[in-house]
Amino acid sequence: MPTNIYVGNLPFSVTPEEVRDLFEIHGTVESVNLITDRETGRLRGFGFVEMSSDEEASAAIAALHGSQCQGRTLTVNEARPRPPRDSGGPRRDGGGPRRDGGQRW
DNA sequence: GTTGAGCGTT
Repeated sequence: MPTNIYVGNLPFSVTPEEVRDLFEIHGTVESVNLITDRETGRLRGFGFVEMSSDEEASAAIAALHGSQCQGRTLTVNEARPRPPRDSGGPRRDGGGPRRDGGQRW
């Protein structure tokens, strides 16, 4: 599992290719994922970059953290752990969605 | 046609 890196303070006109290129300079970039608002679809200004190893991730963080990209100071840190989802697992039948017997109020 | 602190969806 590659190391997850958090990239913040990104300009709204940045592209995943630029981020990947910036990180590829310091190591192997497994994947670049820029977070966009699910409601509007616009860039939220931050994203996540997965690197092949922790040392490469640390090198990229130390190198890109504090640097400027298109006039914005980049914030690069290790990504926080995220709570897992119950996707793919066997859906337990807990009786299904219980309905309130016609209780409108 | 818009914006600016932050840690994410398939």
